[in-house]
Amino acid sequence: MPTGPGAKLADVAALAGVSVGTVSNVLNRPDQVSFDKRSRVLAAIDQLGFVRNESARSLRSGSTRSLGMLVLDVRNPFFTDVALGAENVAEDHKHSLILANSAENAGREQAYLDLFEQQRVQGVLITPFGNVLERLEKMRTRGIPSVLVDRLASTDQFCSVSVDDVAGGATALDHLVSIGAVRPAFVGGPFTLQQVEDRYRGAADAAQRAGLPLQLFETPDLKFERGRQIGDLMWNLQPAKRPDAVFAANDQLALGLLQSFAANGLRVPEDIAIVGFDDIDFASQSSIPLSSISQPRQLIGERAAQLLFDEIDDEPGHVHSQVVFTPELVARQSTLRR
Amino acid sequence: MPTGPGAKLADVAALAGVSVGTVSNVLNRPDQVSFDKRSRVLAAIDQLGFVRNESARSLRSGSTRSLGMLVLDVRNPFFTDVALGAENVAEDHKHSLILANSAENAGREQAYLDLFEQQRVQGVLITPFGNVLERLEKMRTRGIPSVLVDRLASTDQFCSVSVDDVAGGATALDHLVSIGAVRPAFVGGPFTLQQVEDRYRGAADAAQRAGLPLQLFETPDLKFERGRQIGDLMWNLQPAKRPDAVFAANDQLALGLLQSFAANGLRVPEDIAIVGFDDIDFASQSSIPLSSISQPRQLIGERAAQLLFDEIDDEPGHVHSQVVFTPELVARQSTLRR
DNA sequence: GTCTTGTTTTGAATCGATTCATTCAAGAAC
DNA sequence: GTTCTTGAATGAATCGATTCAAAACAAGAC
Repeated sequence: MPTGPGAKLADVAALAGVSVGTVSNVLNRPDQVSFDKRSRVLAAIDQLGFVRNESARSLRSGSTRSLGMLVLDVRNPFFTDVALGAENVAEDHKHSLILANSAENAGREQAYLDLFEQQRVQGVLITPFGNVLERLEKMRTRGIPSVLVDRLASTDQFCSVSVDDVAGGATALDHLVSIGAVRPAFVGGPFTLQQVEDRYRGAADAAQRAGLPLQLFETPDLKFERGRQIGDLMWNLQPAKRPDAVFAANDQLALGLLQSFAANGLRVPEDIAIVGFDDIDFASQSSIPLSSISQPRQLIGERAAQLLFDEIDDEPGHVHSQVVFTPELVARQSTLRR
Repeated sequence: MPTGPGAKLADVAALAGVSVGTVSNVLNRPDQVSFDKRSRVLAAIDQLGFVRNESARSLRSGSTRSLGMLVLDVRNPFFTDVALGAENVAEDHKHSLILANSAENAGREQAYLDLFEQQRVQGVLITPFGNVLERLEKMRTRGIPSVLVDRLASTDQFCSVSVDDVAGGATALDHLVSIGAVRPAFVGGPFTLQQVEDRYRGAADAAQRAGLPLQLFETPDLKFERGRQIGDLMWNLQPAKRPDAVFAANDQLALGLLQSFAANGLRVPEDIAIVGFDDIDFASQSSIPLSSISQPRQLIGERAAQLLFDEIDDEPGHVHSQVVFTPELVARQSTLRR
């Protein structure tokens, strides 16, 4: 009687004196098994330390009880929060979430999609980086649907969950105007990123409505270091030309600006007000708490997972939908009215 | 001739006019197949859009090409960095890493270990939360070895990769003394956390060697908010009794102190110097860049994964080893010599 | 032309859980 | 006492890739 390593369902059946079918039923439909057989099986499972082989299970049953999630950067708290939301929903459906990191690398992105296909995940949550929409459509015809996360689907071929960046940008600029800004500026780039483009557009429109010009400081990326550089650059401007309020395309940039201003003796918000975007934890934890535009990160993950299960569970009747959240302002000290 | 959804290996074989064995060989031992058959098979795979079924593969071969990793908190950048290091090594070995989040919850921890066993992962990287060492030993006897991460194994039953927190604490305090601190303090807790205990002990020993008392501010956890509270509390002390240098058990606390001091008008480092622990990205990105004790996070993940593969590949000959890294000081503005 | 040796190719057996058509048992109905 | 009904239990067939012993083939050696 084999024990410990490699006890299989048949061994359990033998020990409990029942058939393999009954053991399988105890595992999957316990209420269809009489009390005494069920307890005998359970005892045998316990005694042998039996653990069901998931590969065999899913080979036979054809379903894997797992989702794949592919994000641009696991180190970015935004994505871990989104993933957390998705994982909670997956757990409710007794699925597990395989989290993978494309690291903004088209090759890795493809490799992980390969993996997901091989593993026969039930569905995929993805923030696309490369040109994968065509492949995703093909995957759906093979029975693996997907939902776009943090990306508005341009076709109606997919469900998507995203955030209205244009509205967010407008909110940020309206706020700066409301606290008395007269020389607002936008910091961010590159404009090939849809999100940067949208946030800028929202802000520019709002500035126009307020009858103010919007200075633009374009950056090649959204990292902290760029913010510091732009901050130093602003410091070197004549005070009359220097912006009195800045909207940064994300919090990293905003924190860079803040550090630069602190080092140079510019006071925030008295000399320059700052509002960021994303509302990462560290926005509120900065020496001068940073105002920011907040996205419902966990909710984004939850909704995305729900839409995915919708399609998994009701494939023929499913209608694709685009969920767009409106981000909200969280005002803190960095934009205190002067 | 079935196409697209559900093309299986036998279909490929039929289309290419070879046996299933040959197709399998093309997939797994391509150099043992003649050129023309190989290219015919490859063409057929392409034409049918065949994707190998990983469940079937691992059921038959008995191995899964995947590792499980269980961390205390995916939202903590420390763990995502460690995971990144581990993933890189896993990728070199053509394995994938399943990252799971116990969220400091013993129930979830057990549930994920269940999952790992069912999935027959080849090995587990874990920062234990609950009482799981016994279970991990049992799993090893069943062929699933594990390595402890960020935890020194107390027995020689496991490999482990950790950091010398006592040395880190001593380094922090030596540094404060070297810049002229005479009333140093330690902020952190609870002392049931081994790491807090160790960091404090290292600092206390160092203070004693320097002939200085070490004030202790104990906290119930290591969160930002606590740091702010302790900061406010220090502000209310008489200046002569107030610490002139603080070692915080982690960077979150340190950032909390910093925010409180900034709000109350205490100057850092002139009035109070601060050194944190972990050197998270935001330590350097604070308005006043924060000195910190830095751990080689990615390296920790890499070494842990290497040790794990060592045991997987050479199970009988494997000798458990404890790798202990010594953390390093990164001095920044918050501890500038006065 | 036969024998060796080495390289390719073949295909039936296999991994372990699930499925489902079938058998069995026990009580209900007549 | 016989037939029905219903719920429980059975076990052979199945999922799809891998394995490996055996067969087929090729290339040299003599």
